[in-house]
Amino acid sequence: MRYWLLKSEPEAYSIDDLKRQNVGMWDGVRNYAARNNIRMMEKGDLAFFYHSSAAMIGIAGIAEVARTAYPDPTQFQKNADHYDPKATTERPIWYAIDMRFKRKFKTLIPLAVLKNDPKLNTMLVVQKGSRLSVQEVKEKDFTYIMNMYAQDI
DNA sequence: GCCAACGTTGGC
DNA sequence: GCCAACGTTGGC
Repeated sequence: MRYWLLKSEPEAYSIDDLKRQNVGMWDGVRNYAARNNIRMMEKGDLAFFYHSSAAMIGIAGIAEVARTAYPDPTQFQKNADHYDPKATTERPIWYAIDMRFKRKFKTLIPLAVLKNDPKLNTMLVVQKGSRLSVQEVKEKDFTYIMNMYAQDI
């Protein structure tokens, strides 16, 4: 079992949206490194749901992989933002997964808090310039964050 | 295969 | 809104 961090701009898709849907499609990933991570994700893996480019930036809650990677339908949709003319149904390029809502923190764990914790200084998300939208989280970091910052929230 | 130019991400 | 960092594109 692996742990992940999934970035989303809450204006586009927030943890409240996932909570409402219970199971939501995680689509629109158009970066090869992120895609490769998506294809490694297994059912039951847990992920931090991270809100980026918002008033409150940080980990908003937890989601669980409900369905492993399948071709992202938005790559074939001509009028969609994420349309990719190079992709065909025979040779898809991009993949989506389904995530199930697990938990929303009462207050998100701010990025600044993660950055200020020396124990977390190897996490990808705290590195300057780190843009990867689907990233693996070490089990020790996931557990530590849950114990340290997510007990009473 | 190199690398400059360009577009995008995302924190601040 | 700014801009640093990064990924991608395309000329050579």
